[in-house]
Amino acid sequence: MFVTADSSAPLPASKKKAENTVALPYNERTHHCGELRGADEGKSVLLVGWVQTYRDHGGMVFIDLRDRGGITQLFFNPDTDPQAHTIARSLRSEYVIAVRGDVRSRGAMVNPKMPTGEVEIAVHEIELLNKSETPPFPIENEIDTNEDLRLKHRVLDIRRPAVREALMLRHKITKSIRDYFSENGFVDIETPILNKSTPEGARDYLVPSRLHHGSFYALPQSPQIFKQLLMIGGMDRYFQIARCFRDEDLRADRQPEFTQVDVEMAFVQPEDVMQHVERCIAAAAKVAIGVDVPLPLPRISYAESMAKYGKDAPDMRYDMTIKDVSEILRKIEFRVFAEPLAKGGVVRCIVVPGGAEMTRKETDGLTEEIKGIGAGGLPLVKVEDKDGKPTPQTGIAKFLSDGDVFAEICAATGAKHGDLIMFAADNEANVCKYLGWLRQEVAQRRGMIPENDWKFCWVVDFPCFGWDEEAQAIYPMHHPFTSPKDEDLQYMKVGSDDVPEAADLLKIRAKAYDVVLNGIELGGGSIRIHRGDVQRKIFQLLGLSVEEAKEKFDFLLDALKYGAPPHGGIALGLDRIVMLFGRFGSIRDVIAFPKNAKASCPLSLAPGRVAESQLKELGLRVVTSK
RNA sequence: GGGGCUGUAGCUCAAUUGGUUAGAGCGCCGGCCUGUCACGCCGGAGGUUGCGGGUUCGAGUCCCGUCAGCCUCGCCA
Repeated sequence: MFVTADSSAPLPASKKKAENTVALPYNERTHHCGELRGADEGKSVLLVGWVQTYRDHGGMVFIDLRDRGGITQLFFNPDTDPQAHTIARSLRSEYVIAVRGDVRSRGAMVNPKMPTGEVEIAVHEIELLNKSETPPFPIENEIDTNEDLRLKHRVLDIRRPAVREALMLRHKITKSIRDYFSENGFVDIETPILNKSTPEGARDYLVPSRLHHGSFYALPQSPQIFKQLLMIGGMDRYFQIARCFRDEDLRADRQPEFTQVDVEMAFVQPEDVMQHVERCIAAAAKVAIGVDVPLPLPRISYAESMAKYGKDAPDMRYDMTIKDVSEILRKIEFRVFAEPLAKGGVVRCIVVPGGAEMTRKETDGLTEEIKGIGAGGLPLVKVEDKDGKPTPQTGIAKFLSDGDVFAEICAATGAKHGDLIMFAADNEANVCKYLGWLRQEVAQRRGMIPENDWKFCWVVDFPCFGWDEEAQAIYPMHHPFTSPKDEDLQYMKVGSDDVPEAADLLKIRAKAYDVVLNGIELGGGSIRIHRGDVQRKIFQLLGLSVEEAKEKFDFLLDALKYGAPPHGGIALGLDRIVMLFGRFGSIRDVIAFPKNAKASCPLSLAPGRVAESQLKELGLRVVTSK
């Protein structure tokens, strides 16, 4: 029902109620619903919005009116404004209305729970702009509803303040980032969405070509090569808020399309990129969460991060770091430790402060879960002080009770009475994986992670290559354009066709850097290879033949011939930054229209089938369908 | 591809070992109510227990299959 004042045609009887309403110029609203205060008393205002709730007292009616800015209480008095009151009685949740009235003090009836609680609007005129069906869930912050249902009705979900604020936070952060780079000489340049597939990394999303049957574009996994071409093209400093696409399985912090803050600079060393990025992040943190991030951010080497935190994205909000006890435990005969040590592995542990109080149920639960990620079990022991001497209790205590072994362990790890020591023994990579997981899990379960703490850091000195135990071969830790450190180039035998020893290759460190917040990687970057000979050597080491490299990256190799400057950059996960700053549990919470875990859009139901004629035009035929 | 959890009214949940007509709160609809803001009071409607099959005198409950959602491992250079 859309009521206007100037309807010249006679209204049907059913609309008689509304006949007397006056059309309000809703485009001339004076305020948003969150801004009126006691000081505005006496003002005549025009508000528009949605009906949050209605409280009909038979006589007077209260309506909470909501828009993007907040909520204001409307007051309808049957004695002074009978027409408006009549309409107010018919309003329901989510009806869209415009009202004109006077701001007045609520006197003694102030509601301290709402920002606008000092005032209400005595409504004189109202226009019903649109009705609404009953929403499937209440438009409130504290709702306990399936995310699935919320996403199907995302329109209503977005009306909830929490979702609205997430999108506004995202805007603030994005704007702050754009401002920073714009003010520092970076040029915002768009790169292509329709690209050539380069099947090295993640799976590509493919787009069939109509003009070239059998050929496909790929959506970008990142603008990586194009930003390098921009540097070689002399643009010097570039940034882009770029959408990227990866056709891999999803997680709480992974979507098939996500947004990356993409940055590249020419004539720089790692420090130059890192300084700009940390200043940018600090500015965004100030705007988004009001926190002053001390700069420069701490730097930690990849090797130290793996040794102390078991992962390349350390969470430094709590201690409980990993300690190596291989040498001490080499002295005892305990098969669980001895076998891995004999094979060149390590034994490491974490000390859980006060962990002796953990119940059998708790530790059994951890044991089951750590088995789930591949560990054989979870050897543990409690520390008890007996006559001034640390004594092992329960668990693997009987294997540690000879001589001074346990005292040595406690001295080396700082374990004391009432603590619990948890061990892992395996090859180094697995021990890192198990204890890295365990450290985080125990900290979470025991409430050891302080809230309101923001621990940023840079992880640097990544190795160029990792060692794949199963394949017994090296694999690249980063994309193949990452530059090795100048002093490590010697190990690569650039300019010769010889393949260096794997042991040598594993020594090579990259000019790469990741920025981490509270144990989550916000982004990573590197100085790129600007020498054609080095780039070709890397392709060779990764097992790409000259022909393959030429086929896939010819345009990059070609560009490297024409005076490529030293250059490097970074890519930051914008969704993750907003998720962390806003304390959300999933990046779906900070994306307006996210996909679900099966990469479908619950709202539009994408992906969907297409007409046979469309397939024919593209030269495609569907062979199987599920 | 593997593992785990979940699916009952519009929403959130309950329903003894398999046993009468599947209940509650919120929401919704109708009535009453002039200072509420979780308004209150009275009354009412609302169900293919995700779907299909099986066992049984009898299935929301047990079995098999299937679909959907979430988490996770693999994967994500």
